Formats: sequence, structure tokens, C-alpha cells
Amino acid sequence: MAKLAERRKELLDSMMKEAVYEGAVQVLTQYGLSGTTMDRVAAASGMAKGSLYNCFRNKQQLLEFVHDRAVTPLRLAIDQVVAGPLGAAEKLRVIIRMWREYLVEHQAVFEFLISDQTVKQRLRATEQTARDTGIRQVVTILRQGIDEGVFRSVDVQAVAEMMISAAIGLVEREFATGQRREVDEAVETMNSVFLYGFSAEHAS
Amino acid sequence: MAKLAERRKELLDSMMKEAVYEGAVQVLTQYGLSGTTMDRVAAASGMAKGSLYNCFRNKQQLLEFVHDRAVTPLRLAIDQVVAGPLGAAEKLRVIIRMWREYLVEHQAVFEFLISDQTVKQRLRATEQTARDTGIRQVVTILRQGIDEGVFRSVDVQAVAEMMISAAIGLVEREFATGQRREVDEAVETMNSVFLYGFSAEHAS
Amino acid sequence: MAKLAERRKELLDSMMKEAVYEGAVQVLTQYGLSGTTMDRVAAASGMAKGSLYNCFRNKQQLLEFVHDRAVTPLRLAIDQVVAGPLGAAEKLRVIIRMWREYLVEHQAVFEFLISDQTVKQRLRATEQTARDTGIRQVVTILRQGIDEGVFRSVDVQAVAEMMISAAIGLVEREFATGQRREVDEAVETMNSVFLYGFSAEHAS
Amino acid sequence: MAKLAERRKELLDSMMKEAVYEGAVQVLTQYGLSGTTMDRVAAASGMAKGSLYNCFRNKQQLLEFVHDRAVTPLRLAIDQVVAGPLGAAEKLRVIIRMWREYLVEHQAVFEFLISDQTVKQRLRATEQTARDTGIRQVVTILRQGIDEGVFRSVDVQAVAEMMISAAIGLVEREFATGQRREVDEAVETMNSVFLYGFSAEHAS
DNA sequence: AATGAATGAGGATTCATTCAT
DNA sequence: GATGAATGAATCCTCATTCAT
Repeated sequence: MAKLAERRKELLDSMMKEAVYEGAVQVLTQYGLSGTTMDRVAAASGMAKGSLYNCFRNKQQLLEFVHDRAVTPLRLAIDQVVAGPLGAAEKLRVIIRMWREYLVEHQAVFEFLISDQTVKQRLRATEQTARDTGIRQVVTILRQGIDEGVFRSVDVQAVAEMMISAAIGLVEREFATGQRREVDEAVETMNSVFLYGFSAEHAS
Repeated sequence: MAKLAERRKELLDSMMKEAVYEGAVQVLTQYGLSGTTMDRVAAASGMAKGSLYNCFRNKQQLLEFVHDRAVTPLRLAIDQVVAGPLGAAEKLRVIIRMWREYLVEHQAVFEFLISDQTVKQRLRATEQTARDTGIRQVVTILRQGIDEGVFRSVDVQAVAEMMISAAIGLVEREFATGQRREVDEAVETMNSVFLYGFSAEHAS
Repeated sequence: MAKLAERRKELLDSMMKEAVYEGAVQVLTQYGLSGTTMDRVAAASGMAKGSLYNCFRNKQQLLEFVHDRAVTPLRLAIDQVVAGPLGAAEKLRVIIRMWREYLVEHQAVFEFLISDQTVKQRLRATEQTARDTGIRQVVTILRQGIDEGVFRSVDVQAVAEMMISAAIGLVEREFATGQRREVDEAVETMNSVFLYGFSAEHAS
Repeated sequence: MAKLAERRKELLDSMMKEAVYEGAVQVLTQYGLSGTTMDRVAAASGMAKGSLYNCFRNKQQLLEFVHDRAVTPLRLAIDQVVAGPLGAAEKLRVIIRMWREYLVEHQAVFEFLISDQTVKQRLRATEQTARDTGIRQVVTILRQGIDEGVFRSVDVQAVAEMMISAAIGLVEREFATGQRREVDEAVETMNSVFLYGFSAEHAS
């Protein structure tokens, strides 16, 4: 029955990692990425510095964990939508909304999650940034839309990058300026611009 | 006449700052933001570390200067376009192209210029980021376009943010993935999407 | 009968220590003295770190055990020779050869066995270094030789120290330079020099 | 006249290094090699930790400096003897005496100077250990002696290694046991044994 | 008795900033 | 003003030892 002990160990380990996650987010929020020291994370997680190093080989690895831990839920949720039965246009609308809600919820560690280079460095190959994942998902939907004949035949890669960047940029600015848009309104603006453009005339 | 001495002092000061700018960009390029130490900047600028501190109160201020010094030319050039005689749509096309060319040219210090938190921190109030400036300029043009009747009446603020974010995001991805788009092609894609959308049907 | 339990306990204890010995030598070989951590020794010994501390008060004591465990066989083997029936000169020749073979065999943990200060520190009083033991044994033989009239009447202590140091030094250099001498040749050189010197004239 | 400033700088630098040397020897003496931390060296040298790092790139380099600074004088002095007009046998006698006096004087940092692996590691190629140098010098003299016909034709490399090891070993034991031999007596014992051996019969 | 997670003192190194010359 | 040596707080990481289970 080694399984019991194993289970227990795994459970404890995941509890510790959960504590680290919360501590790290707290520190990231309060001090920013460059102010996030192992000492502070340890203190905020309610454990000794050494214990952090029992859990993670080094700072890099700890940050990667925090990153994944924060990003994975969004990725999974959107994967559901992508694989779901909705039409392409509707899927995009839903995804844009999910992104916005996710970003607002994680405002505190925003930069870290979206575009941190420190973590990205070692991950570039695996493309696990939230942005990277988002782009791939949007590309899938754009292709679906083109196949279905509801979207023009555009450079899907470029358009996906534009959409994700725009969605992020929009929220980022709201944080920076302190103004917050209504979710519905923001999503609608994005949708209408990307679907129909802001020109007064129609594309021929 | 104290004026002469003053002039001389100012001249010397601006020459030193120019040297610092070039040294700093060199260091930023070679070592990245976190590897940019005062020692290295001093060495690359051909002056003593102490002299750096005669010129700038501290590192923060030095970085702010470098940031502004790098961003200002783009701002001025675009201001010319904004104030110029072109139609709104054409102005946007030109600006998008200018952004792209600027970003590509400054690839090395990209992150630092566009989204560095260290510098932004103390700067947020004064809105001097390249992104901030760009948004204001695009807003101006969007308003012109709406006035002229060539653009729909949209949330100019949001659309400007989306455009600038998309433009930056597009180039950023090119850096990250190592693929480079043709300028004309990239500009055209952005223009057509933002003006007409990617929907196959027309907006009613 | 408590004696049975006692026996069992002793047996278990010595089995554990044997395991520790092998693990420690492995670690010493692979990581060097400074890389020999209790964690690694525990892992290599196939037991938990805590159990190491049930066996040995601390790291120092563990290392002392390993040291003795490694040195004792040589000491015992040489004791046999010393107590044996050979003539003094022949005994020296045999012993020099045994030393050489022992050192070559234990090359990996050489420094640790021969001259480690960390272990010696607390051990100096008890004279348990391989070197110390060797010197005492050679002294015994030198005295035998003088008694038998085959050796000159020399400062036996000094000569013994010189012989052991020379034997060790010779092998040490071979390790350092990577060249290996033939056993016979090396032993012969040592013997002829120590017995007859390298002067071209004879001692009067 | 930049030369003046240069001179001054060099002078200051060498004064600092001298201070570091003395501080390091003090710490080495009191705490041993493994207890020699940069903090302690800085304190013992009367300067801040950071200043140590202005002088030496890292600990390794600092230790190498201390090592060389201590070993060089002996090497130079013996080089004089080697190149001098004495007969081979006499040169050996003088050198053995110089070694002994040097070792006694530097007792405190003995192990570090003679056989430290930490420093040797990166120096192995340049053969700058005191032992290495000594061996080379003795080899030179042995060859001279053989050429002059006063020494038998022996394996000079091996014999040199034996002599140096023996000389060091002798002193090392004196430190360990606390007994001190008379210089003349010790030198004479070494000389007679190495020149004529301790056999009662003569080499044929 | 066995385990191994938790601890925290300690060590090497960096770098913004100061200040004597 | 210019210089660059001096400073020491701050940072990442290691590892012997303890102790609750």
C-alpha cells in the first residue's frame, strides 16, 4: 500500500505549491516582477526559503509554475469553446469576452502573465505564453470561419495576432488610465471593428 | 557675460547626454534591460561613472532620458503627418507604416521602449510612452475621418488603442518567431482589416 | 534473552554502515569532498537522510567512519607483513608495493584518504590517518633492519616519514600528470634510492 | 603626464593587494581554507566586501593571487641557487634547507600553499604549485649531477618527486606532532639518505 | 526506528550610489 | 567638474541538522 503514502505526498506537495502560488501572486502584485525575491515569496507563502527550494529547483522554475498555474485555466476554457458547436463569429465574440474577464481578474500580475520575457526565455520553444496560446486558438476559429464562408480569406496569422494584441492592449490601457469600460460595450466595439471595419464605405 | 558660459555649459551638457544615449542603447542592445548597469553605460559612453551622476540624478532618470530621446523622433514625424493635408485614411496608412519601420529599426531595445515597467512606473502620469503618444495621434486622425464622413462614428479611443496595440503586437510577434513580413503586405493587411473588417458580409 | 536482540541490532547497524560506506565512496568519487552532501550520501546509500543521523551523530563522524573503513584493510595487511618472517629490506619492498597498489586502487578518494583536513582535524590525536599508520609500521621495520645489521643506524622516525611521503608523493604526481609508472619499476626506483642513495660514490 | 596618475593607481592597487594578502593569510590561518569566506577576508583586510571584488574578479582569483604571492619568493630564491656555481650535491643541500625554512615560516597556510586542489584546479596547466616548481628545479640539479658524474644515472623525475615529497612530509609531520627538528640535523638526514641510502652494504 | 519536509544561517556575487581627490 | 575606488544592502542558492509523523 505504498499508494497511500504517495497520494499523501502528492497532496501535500500540491498544497504547498498552491500556497506558493498565492504567495507569489501577492508579492508580484505588491512589488512587481523585479521586486519578487525568493525571500519575499517565502515569507508571503508562510514558509522558509529553503522549502521553496525543496519545491522548485530555482527561481526560474518557480516563476514558470506560477505562470502556468495562472494561464492554464483560461487556455482550457477557451479550448472548450473552440471545439464547441458555435459559429465562428460567435466563438470569437465569446473568446474576446473571456479574455477580457480573465485579464481583469488577473490585473495584478498582468505584465508578468502576458509578456514576461524572463519566463518566456526558456519557454519559447513550447509557446506557452497566454498570448501565444490565444493566437493559436483564434487562428483555428478564423480558419473555420473562412471555411464556412462567413469570413473573407485573410492572413489568419496576422489577423489573430492583431485581435489578441488589441484585446490585451485595450484592457492594459484601462488599467493604466484607471477607466474601466463596460464588458458588453468593449466586446461589441472589438467585434464590430474586426468584422466590419470602421470605414463608412463598404469593401467592394 | 554669463550667457556665454551658460551656453557653453548647456552645449557640453547636451553633448554628454548624446554620448550617454548612444552608450546606453549599445548596452541595452547587448545586455538587455536587466544587464544594463551604470558601469556598463559609463564605459560605453566613454565617461566615468561619477559623471553619469552629474548628468542624471539616478539610474531611473537616465533611463527616462534615453527612452524619451528614442521616442521623440517618431512622435515628431507623426505629428507632421497628423497636421498635414492627407485624408484620414491615407494618414492612418502612412502612420502604420512609420510605426512598423520605427519598431523594426529599434528592434534591439524594443521591449524597453514599448512596454518597460521600470521606466513607465514614474512616467505613467505624464503619458510619454510611445504607445500613449501614438494613441493620441491616431485618435486625432479618427476624429478627422469621422468629421470628413469617411469613418463610421466609433469609439475613437478604443479603436486607436486597438490599432496601436495591433501594430505593435504584429511586429513583436515577428521578432519572437523570427519571421519578417513584407512592409507593404503587413500595412495593407492592417488597413483592410481595420477599414473593412474580415467579415464576408457588409455591415448594414 | 536480550542478547539475541542485541546481536540483531548490531548486525543491522553494521549492514547499514556498510551501505553508507559504499554510498559515500560513490559520492566522494563522483562529486569530490566538497560536493559530498548528506543528501547525496543518503540517496546513494539507499536510505533516508534521517537514518544517516540515527547512525552517525553528524557529518564529521560519518566521514571519519568512511575514512577508517577504507584505511583499515591496508593497515591490517601491512601488519601481517610487519609481523611476518621476511627480512627487513624485503619487508620494505613489499610494503612499498602494497601502498602503491592501495593508492592506485583508491585513486578516486585519494585526497580524502591521505590528507583530508576536515577529517584529520578531530582525529589528529588518535593518529589514524593512513599516513600515520604507515609511518609507524615502517619505523618498526627500520628498527628490525638496524637490529639485524642490514640498515645503518639512522633517525628511523625521519626516514620512515620520508619513505611514506615519497611513496604517496610519487603516486599523487602520477594522478596529477596522468602518467602511470610500471609498479615494478616504481618500487625498484624507491628501493634502490632509499637503500643505496643516488650518489655515484659510496658512503664511507 | 598621465604616467603620474597611472603610477599612483598602480601603487594604490598593489597596496590594496598587499592588505588583502595579509588579511587572507590571517583568515586562512585562523579558519582554514574552507572557513575562508570573502566576508572574513574583507574584514581582516580592513575593507568592504565590494572592494575585494573591485580587485579580484572572484574568490578563485583572489586565492590564486594569495597563493602566487606566497610561493613566488621561494621559487625565485631557488632559481638563483639552481643557476649558481655550486656543485649539484651542494645545491641540493641548500635547496632542501631553503624549503624547510620556507615551510616553517609559512606553517599557517601550509596545506593551502603546498597542495590545495581548489586553486590548483585552474592552474594545473601552468604548474605553479610550490611542489611542481620545486620538482622541476630539483630535476635540473639532478641532471647537472649526472652530467658531472657525481650522481648515478637515475630516473630524475621520480627522484625529484620523492625528494620534494619527503621534504614536505617531514615538515608536515613536525607540525602535526608538534615536535620540531633542528634544521641542520634534518637537512643532514635527508641528504645522507638520498645520497647514500640507509643500507649497511654498498650498492654494487 | 525510519522518513524526508522544514528550517535558516551562511556564502558568493552584483550594483546603485557616494565622496575624497 | 571629472573621476573611479569604496561601500554594503540585496539577491540567489546550499546544506547540515532537526523533528513531526
